[in-house]
This record gives sequence, C-alpha cells and structure tokens, in this order.
Amino acid sequence: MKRVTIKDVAVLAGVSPATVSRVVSGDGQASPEAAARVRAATDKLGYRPSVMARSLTQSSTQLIALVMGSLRNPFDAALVESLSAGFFKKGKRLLIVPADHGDSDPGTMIALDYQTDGVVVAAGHISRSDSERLARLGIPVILFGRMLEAPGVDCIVADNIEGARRAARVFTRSGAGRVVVVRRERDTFSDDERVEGLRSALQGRAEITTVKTSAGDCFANALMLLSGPERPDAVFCVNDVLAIGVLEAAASVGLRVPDDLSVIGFDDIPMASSPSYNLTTLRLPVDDVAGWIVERLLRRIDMPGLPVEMHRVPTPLIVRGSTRRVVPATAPAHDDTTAGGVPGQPGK
Amino acid sequence: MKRVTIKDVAVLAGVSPATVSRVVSGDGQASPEAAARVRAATDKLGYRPSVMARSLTQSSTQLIALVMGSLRNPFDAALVESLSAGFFKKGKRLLIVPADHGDSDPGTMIALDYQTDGVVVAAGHISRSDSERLARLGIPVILFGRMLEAPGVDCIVADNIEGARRAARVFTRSGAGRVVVVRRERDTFSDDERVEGLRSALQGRAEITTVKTSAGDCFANALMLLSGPERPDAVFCVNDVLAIGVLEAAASVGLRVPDDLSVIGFDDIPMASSPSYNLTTLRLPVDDVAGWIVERLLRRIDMPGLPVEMHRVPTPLIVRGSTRRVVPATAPAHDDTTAGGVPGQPGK
DNA sequence: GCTGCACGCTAAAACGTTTTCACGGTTATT
DNA sequence: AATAACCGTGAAAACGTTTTAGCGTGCAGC
Repeated sequence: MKRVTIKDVAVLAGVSPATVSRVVSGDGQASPEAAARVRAATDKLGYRPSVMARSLTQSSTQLIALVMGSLRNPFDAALVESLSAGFFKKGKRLLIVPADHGDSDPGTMIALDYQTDGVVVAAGHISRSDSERLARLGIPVILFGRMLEAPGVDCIVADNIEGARRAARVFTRSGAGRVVVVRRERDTFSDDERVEGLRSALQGRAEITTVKTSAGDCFANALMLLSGPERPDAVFCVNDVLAIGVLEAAASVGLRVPDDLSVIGFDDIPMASSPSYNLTTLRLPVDDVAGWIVERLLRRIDMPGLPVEMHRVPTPLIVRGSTRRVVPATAPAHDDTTAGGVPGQPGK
Repeated sequence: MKRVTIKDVAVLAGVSPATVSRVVSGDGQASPEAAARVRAATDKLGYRPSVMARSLTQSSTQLIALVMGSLRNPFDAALVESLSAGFFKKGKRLLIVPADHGDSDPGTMIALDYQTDGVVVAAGHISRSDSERLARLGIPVILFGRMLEAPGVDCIVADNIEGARRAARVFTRSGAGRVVVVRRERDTFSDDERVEGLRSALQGRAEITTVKTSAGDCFANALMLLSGPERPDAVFCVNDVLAIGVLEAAASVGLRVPDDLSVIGFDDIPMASSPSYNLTTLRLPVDDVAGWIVERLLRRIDMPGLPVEMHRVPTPLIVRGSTRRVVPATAPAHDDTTAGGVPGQPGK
C-alpha cells in the first residue's frame, strides 16, 4: 500500500503541492475554487499529511512524552487515562516512556529522538539528575510529585504536608498513642513530605514508628505488626493501596476498625470508598491534576518564556469509617474535614 | 537550544554526513579510525539521530499505536503497562490513542499521521468497520478481545467459551438453580462469548437471567437483585470488577458467600485474591497476553506476508472462597480446576 | 497610460536523515 | 603485468512536507 502524498493530491487537483499545503493547513490564502478542488482530491484519496515530514520544517510534532512508572496503583492508571484524554482533545499525542527500564534517563532520550513538544514526568521516583538533564533540553517539562527549581520546568505536587497534618489531627482527636507510618520501599519526594508532615504534627503527642513495604508484602507485614506485642492504635499509609492491605490484615486478625485501630490512606482511589474498606483518606483529585498538567504544558509550549510555577493541589480529608467519628465538645468554627465522602464503587 | 544534526557531527569529526550515518547506524562499513572520530564527536555533542528525519527515507518509525479504552479496570491498566514494557525492550515506542473520543476511528488516523509500524487494538468494543478500515491500511494489526478475519490482522482472544463452561460446571456441581449473569452495558465480542458459553453449558439445568450494568452502578443493582424476591443462588460476572460489586452487595445484605450465594468473576485481577473478596474467577494471564502481542506484532512487522493467526489464551479456573468447595464422590481422573489460587494482595 | 500593489499561484529551497552512485586506491586473481 | 574485485569515502538524490522568493495578472491611483 503506497502512501498517498501531497504530490498525488496536487496532480489530481491540478495545482502545485504548495497550494495543497496551504489549503490543508488552512493558513495561507487560496482561491475558493482551488480550495474546493484540493479538498475534493484529499477526500477522494484519503490524504493525511505526514507528521514526520511536517516536523522537519516546523518545530512541532504534536507529541508529548509521558514518563511513568508502574500502573498497578489505580491512581496512576487513572492519571494516565485522564492525561491521555486531555492531551488528545488538544491534538497532542502521548508517547509513553517506562521510567524503570535499565536505560538511564529514557525520558531525555525519547524526547530527543522524537522531538517531543513537551515532557510530563509522572514517575515520582525519577532521579534529580535525570530531571535536570531533561530541563536542560530546552523542552517544556512538567514534573508531577516532585519539586525542582529549573528554568522551563513547572511542578505540581499534592499538598502533602497539610494532608498529613489533617490526618494527624484525626489521630490526636481520637487519642491515638501509638502511630505507625507505612510507606513504600523506595523513597520519593511526596512520601517524604507525607511522613514528615505527620511526624511534625504529631511531635510529642504520640509514639511514631515507620515501616517500609512493597504493596505485595503489605498484608503480611501488617499482619505481623498488628499481632505483635506493641500493637499500634493508628496507622497512616502513604497511599490507599497500602492502607487497604492494612485493613485486610486488621480484619484478618480480628481487630475492629475503627474501634481498635484507625487507618488513614492517601489518594482516595475508587476502591477506598467501597463498603468493605470504607477508608478515611486524603483525596488527591486526579482530574484536577491532569487538567492542570495539560493546561500548563500547552501554555508553556505556546510561550516558552513563562515564569515557572509550583502548584500545590489541595488534599481534602475524606472521613469514612476507618477512623473514629469524634464529636467535638464545642462546635468548631473551622473544620477542615469533609464529612461523608462519596458513595461509590471500586473499579471500572 | 539548537538541535545538533548529523552535519555538526560530520564537521567536528572531519568526515562527510554519509560516513557519520554509516557509523551511527552501525550497518555500513567505515574505517576504524573514522568510526572512532565519529563516535568521539557524537559523544561530545550528545548527538541523537532524528527519528522524524530518518523515517522519511526509511519506512520505520519504531512507533506502535495502542488503541485503548478506559484504564479503570485494573486488568486493562496492567495490560498497558506490560505492553509498554515489552515493546520498549524491543525498541518500539507506544503511542496511546483513546478509543472513545468523538473522532471516528482515531486509530487509523494516528497510524496514518505518524506512520506507525503497527497497531494494537485493546479496546474490546471497537467497531467492526473501524477494524476493517485499519486492516485495509496495510499496517500490521493485532486485535485483542475480538476475532476478525482480515489479511494482516492477528487476533488474540481469551478462551471465553471454555472459561464460562468451567464456571457453569462449578455452579451445577453446587446445585445452583437460579443463575444471574452480570455483564457490561456495552456489548463486546468477549462478553458475548462469555455469556453465551455459560448459557449453553447451563442449558436446561438452571434458570438464567441477564443483567447489564456499568461498574459504578453494579453495587446498587446487585443490592436490588439480591434483596428481591427471586434471589439467585449463583452469579457469573463477565469481569472481576463487577463480581466485586456483587460481593460487596451480598455482604451488605447479609448474604453468606458461598453458602447462600456463589460468585464467579473473570480476569483474576490482583484484588480478586485479597482476603476480603477471595473471588473464584477465570484467570486471563495478562503477561502472556502482552507477551504474545509483542512477539507476534514484531514478527509480522518483519515478515508482512505471514498467514494470520487466531490465538486463544487458556483461562484456568482459580477456585477461591466465593464458590462452594464440592467434594467429588469419586476421585476425578480429570479435573480442570486449579485448587487454591495464589496468595496475594491487591494493587501496587 | 504608467507605476505600484495585492492576489493567486508555482518553482525551488530547506528540514535531517539514508542510500545510491561514482571514484580513487588496495588487494587478490589470472 | 594487466585486470578484476573490493573497500572506504563523498557528492548528490531522495523522502514528504512547509515556506520563501518570485512571477504574472488585474486593478486602483496618479
């Protein structure tokens, strides 16, 4: 199947390739009758301009590289879906680049190879040097989940500190004395903030220990922790997936939640609101995040000189059944908790 | 930031662009000393060939278009991750194309615009006409979840019929008389096969009714169903996400699973094996699927003339706690059930 | 009745590669 | 010793676009 080129269209329409180009791109001027002939020809031949060829003379490829880690966490999957839809609507296509792949700095490589219009890094654990190399490329970059001061690099990060503080407040109100923090094995900027936020807010009010675990081992580790001698009365997890592992373990050893144990997660994935988990959590609104990224990256592609922006997205507390409902002695003038949470179902 | 081109490398190395090209691509012959000078120059300048320019003269862009629907179902997310990793390892990059986007047939459009080396369609609900248009493009295509006879199009589909039969056997053994089939609102090839497979295997042995629901409404619909007068004693769901909604509803109305109600899902997503669901299901091994797709598409790209292949991937029954364990009267010589199932944890 | 100008269009250059062709210089074959 | 094969290299063409420069034509302004 031979590719139909602009020349084929030109001869069929009886004009020069230049005219076809102008009609197709819509920019230049062309006489109505010529335009009509060209349009008829393109339709008849099913002509579509080659982005590859176009990108030689123009700068833009309409391609955005998305550097991402695993999609096993539903939050990440939802983010990719939302980003893909958002960019597609704006005529940009997503080129996906697995972050962990032996190759050092695949993001920069792909961005160079394909002359991407921009790069979105959604892998929280990307190294500092890789981020900086990416920044030096002179291509617009958005970093999600990590702050980095570099020209041309905008950052968007959850308000981890404030979120963790809200969690801490729930714990202290319900009188938790022994708090365990569950975090992932790999340290990330966001996890560090969440843990540090909780620690500083709980300073002196509770005994805090930290556990690192993979999602797969979370259940087993929580089992040990909860059946051991120094059982915690509250657990803060850096994401909902880990929190669900803890809830499973609690149920498995017969602990009552929230009476014997309070659990708080992070992200508010759909599963968190399912009746069997009913997890209190800090919501990271995925569509807001994706929307900001799309909007911001497109703006920066348009105007590369824009001053960098560091965006913090609010993380409201969603109170559900995994924490004790505390009736305040006095009606609070300012309460940062959102009662209830959404009704909902996991998945699909 | 000016792009560093092959010419820059050429002048620095003191050779012609042609020689640089030959050295970089590794194919052509070049004297050791010239090669050394060129390599030094590329390293110094950080030269990377432009795929865009290269693809003008060569056919290959190293790009694969992946047409996909939503990622809210963990199975789909896992498939995308596995495909992305698999293709990346082979030097191919994934261009993701949202299937449902107003645009008619985005897959064909993108494949044309970017001269994709191939297309993978992982959206089960893609229309027949779109598939055929894609096939006529003369680009290698893999269809997942749908059979279609067309030159250059390989198909991979779960063994839905056999899987559904296995489910039916579990139901009849445990004496189910009233079976409900829960399927998605949108009909797909695979869902049709699953439902039809169950129906035919249950023919005359049980009363079957079908319910269509979105994942979001599954809980509510199941609630109605299970608290109504004609309560089923077995439910077959076309995927695990729906099955989990049913399990939630069952728990919510106080039904004991599997004593009062048997539930079987499809896919075996990680969540299915979590203690609180413990769902009996038919496993669709995602890495096998992704592996076959990658391997097959690459082969077809290499040799376009290959006869088409229709691959059925086996769907073993994973027996867990949502179905009654039936002790057979006589030791069965041939049992197609896999006892136990994997220990595991949901998510990440 | 010229000059100047806007318009519609074409020819040609440019983008960054790969590949074909041709050309000298070695080395192997008669 | 003459010829053939081969090797390394460079010039140039080719890929499919966009864009710049330029060329007629018709029209208004003087």
